Order: sequence, then structure tokens, then C-alpha cells
Amino acid sequence: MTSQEQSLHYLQSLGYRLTPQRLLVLAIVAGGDGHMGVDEIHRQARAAYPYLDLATVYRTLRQFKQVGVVTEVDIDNRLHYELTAPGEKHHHMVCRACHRAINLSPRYLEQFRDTLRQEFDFEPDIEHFTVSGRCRYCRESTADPAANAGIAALPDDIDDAEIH
Amino acid sequence: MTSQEQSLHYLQSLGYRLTPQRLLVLAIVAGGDGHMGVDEIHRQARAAYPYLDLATVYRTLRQFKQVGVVTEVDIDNRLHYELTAPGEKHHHMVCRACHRAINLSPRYLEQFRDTLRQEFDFEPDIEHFTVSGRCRYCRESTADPAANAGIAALPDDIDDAEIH
DNA sequence: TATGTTATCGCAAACTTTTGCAATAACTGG
DNA sequence: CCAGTTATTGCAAAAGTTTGCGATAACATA
Repeated sequence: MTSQEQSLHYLQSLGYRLTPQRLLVLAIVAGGDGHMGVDEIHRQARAAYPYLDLATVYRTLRQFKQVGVVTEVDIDNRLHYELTAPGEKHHHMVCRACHRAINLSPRYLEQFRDTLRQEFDFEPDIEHFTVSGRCRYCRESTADPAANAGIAALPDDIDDAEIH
Repeated sequence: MTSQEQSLHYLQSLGYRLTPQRLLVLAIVAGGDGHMGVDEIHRQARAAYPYLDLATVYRTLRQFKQVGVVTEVDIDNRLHYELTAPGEKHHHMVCRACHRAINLSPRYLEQFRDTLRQEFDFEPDIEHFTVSGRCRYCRESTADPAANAGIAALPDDIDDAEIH
């Protein structure tokens, strides 16, 4: 039994129904390498099953995510999904310039999670986590003015002479 | 000179133009207590300036954020903004059940940022950071089945006997 | 296998956010 | 203070995502 079939039976055991649409979406996400955009999943799915609606794709993926079968990654304000690999779980660093997604081992977040639990009794959702920023390649190459933006750039005190 | 006026002159020094729309949006965000939804900002703004378009509000807030004047908080998939308080910068923990937003001191993320810089040469955007999860109140009260969802709930091995 | 229950689907419409474009208004230098 | 430059605006439309609803199909029970 493949791990996809396992996932499906697992879904079924949770009360979800096994529909051709779900089989299809899962197969496509499993077939792609790495994260896929919703539109791409929908396009591939429609090739096999033309009536499958985009709303169904969204709903299906949201459910898969809720159950942990897929992982959602926000890349440039668009939802992407990849199969959750139980053995090799990871987080993502997404570059805001080139939109590359770099994997990040969970151990980097464990201490952070423990602190939030202990100090605030807050249970963070960090089965998966996305942090945006600038990757090593874009840090070197671009001299983007937005790069150093953010509050850090705001001077604490503005000289009145400059104003007006 | 109020800190709002400072912000405005600062914007001007960066090449941004001082328009009544920007003054208005800034005044409203500064007037509200804590984070405000875009629609609420728009509604209040239109009371004073009926032609102000929603697109302008979005654009204005995005720019304010880029420059560090306001902080963006994603609450339940909707954008919210609050004035960036230079002295008391903070991150947010947003409860996925009640949507409460709890402030988090920056020191909790400093070590994480340093690690990402050193090990991956990745500069994370953590002037502001939002982590979702379940707050202390919702952890006690609700017995939400989705609460314990996520990959952690997926058994590593499913007994074949249960399947079928 | 037939029947009832209800999760799921497709469709259409809503909602949130972004973008293109021509007209306008804010700043600049004279 | 005036004219030129160009950032910004309002409007309309697109893009991405979610939601309501009646019809359908998946599962459970007998």
C-alpha cells in the first residue's frame, strides 16, 4: 500500500468520504515535485476530470491541510501545497525577492515553541511555519531600497532643521 | 510636534508626497486603539472624505508598512494595521479560535533570527512577526476536533486491520 | 442489494486584495 | 508665484479565495 493510499484510508477513518475529486487532487499533489500552486493543481486535475471546480480544489486542499496530509506554503501571497512527508517534516523560508522556498529543519523552532508554551500558555501552530525574508542570493545581488525598510530604518528623532 | 507629524515629515523626506488621503489614514490608525481592519479604516475615512477609495486605503497602508510607520497583522486571513510604536515594538500571537491578538516581545525572536542569518545567510523579515495558534483561554474551553489536527495527529503506522 | 442520511460537489456570487490607466494634484526649480 | 514633472488618486476590472445553496453521490444500516 502506497503512502497515498494510507493517507486516503486515514482520511476515511476520520469520517471524510473518498471521492474521485479527492483521489485526483491527492494524486496530483503527490505526483508533483515540491509545492504546487492551486491553479496548477486545478489545471492538471481538469485534464483528467474536466468538471472539477476550482472551489472544490480549494476546499479539498484546506481539508487535507487540516488533517496534515498536505502542507500549505504561502509564496508571494498565493497558496501552494506539497505532500507532507511524515519522515522529513520541514518549515520554509521564502525569499521575498525571488520567491525561492528553502527548507528549514524543525529543530530550529522547537525552542521557540517551548518558550511560548511555558511563558504564555500559547500553543503555536508550528507543524508548519513560513518565514519570509531575503535569501543569500538576493541579499548579494539586489540593492533594493525596500530591502532595508521597516521600522529599523525610522530614525528615533528627526532634526527639525530638515523639516519644512 | 506629535509623533504622527514626525511620521509624515519622515515620509516626505523619503520622497513620498503628503496628501490629504494619507494624513487621514494615518490619523485614523493613530486614533484607533490597537489594530484595525482595512474596512474599518476605510469606513471611518469615508466619513470625513467620502470619495476616498478602498484601493487607496490598501495602497496607503502598504506603503506605511513598508516604511515602518504601521505594522501589519494578519488576523483570520484579513489584514489589520496598527501604529508602530517605536519604543515598544512587539510581535503578535494570534489565536486561531477567538482571533485574540497577544503581544510578544521581540527578544523571543532574536535568537531565531541570528541562527537563520548565521546558518543560512537568510535575513528574515522579523521587524514584525505573527504566529498563529491557540491561546490559553481557548485551549481550556474548547474541545475543537481541529485543535489537535495537523501532522502530529497522523499516526506513523496505520494498522491494516483498521483499514478496509 | 435497497434505502436513508448527510458529506461533498458544482455553480454562482461574494469577499478581500491587487493592478492598469487616464486624470489630478503635490512637489520642484526657475 | 508659475510651469513642468511625476507620484498619487479614483475608478473599474482582475485575481485569488471563500461561501451559500440545491442537487448528487458516498457511506451506513438493514
